Amino acid sequence: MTTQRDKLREDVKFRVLRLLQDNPEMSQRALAQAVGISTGGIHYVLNALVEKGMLKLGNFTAAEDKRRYAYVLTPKGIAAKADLTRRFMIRKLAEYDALKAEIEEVRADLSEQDLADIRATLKAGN
Amino acid sequence: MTTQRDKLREDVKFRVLRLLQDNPEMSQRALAQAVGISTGGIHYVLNALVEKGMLKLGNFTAAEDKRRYAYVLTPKGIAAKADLTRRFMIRKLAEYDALKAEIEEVRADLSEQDLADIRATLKAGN
DNA sequence: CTGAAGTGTTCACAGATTGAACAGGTGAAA
DNA sequence: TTTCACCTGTTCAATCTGTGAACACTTCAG
Repeated sequence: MTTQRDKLREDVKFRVLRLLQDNPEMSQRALAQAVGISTGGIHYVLNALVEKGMLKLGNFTAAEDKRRYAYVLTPKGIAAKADLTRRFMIRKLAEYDALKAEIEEVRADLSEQDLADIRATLKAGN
Repeated sequence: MTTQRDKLREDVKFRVLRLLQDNPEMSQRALAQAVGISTGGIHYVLNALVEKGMLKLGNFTAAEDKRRYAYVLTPKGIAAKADLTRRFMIRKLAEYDALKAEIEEVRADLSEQDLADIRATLKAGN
């Protein structure tokens, strides 16, 4: 089942595209952290997106900083993101239902006291 | 962030313990499939649980089948499972909220038509 | 008695993932 | 100007991880 990994990869691509559409001047490291992967990893993903023609490297505006790029979505990238959005939605809604069902199922194994403790824990910070 | 992986590992342990408590005579392959990992992987997990004293290998009842084991939870295993249940619940409730929030956020990017299509897709089988 | 099928177990391998290190740009301070 | 700490994107060796084919063994139907 490489399916699981593929899902995570697709999530990453979607989130990257989404983040960049709203803020094309994010640094690779900021993206990496936001998405939850390493610097090497984000670089790999960005390169892939550029080679597929979904992103193009614009020049960074502020002070003409020659180190950085602005990663702007191409029309193709915008279309791909729209498609990924639909697929993401479908996947997440399914996950949502599954999660809901599993929570309900496991809840039966917990005492009232446990549940009260858990609610208290969640009220506080993690 | 190895945290993400650790979560998955803990989910696996919890689900294995949960499955075995209800049905100690499941085969490794059945467990593997139910939990979504490979045969090698499940064997590794079971060994770890046995070495930590949470499972003990009983003898399989039906026809005295010498190939198979029954994986029965020790008292320690039962306690560990109870603890994992609470932690699982906390984690999943947090995931549930996060997922809900993300879905709500992404929903704004989709048209009514898209949403209708998605609902139709979900009504059918994937 | 034979052979197919099911069991737990092993392990070499492929692929993914990391994060330290690098070359270079920037900007403030000396 | 020169220096230097800090920030870019980029690379890649090393590490981690999960996989699934293969193995020895047991069972049981034909």
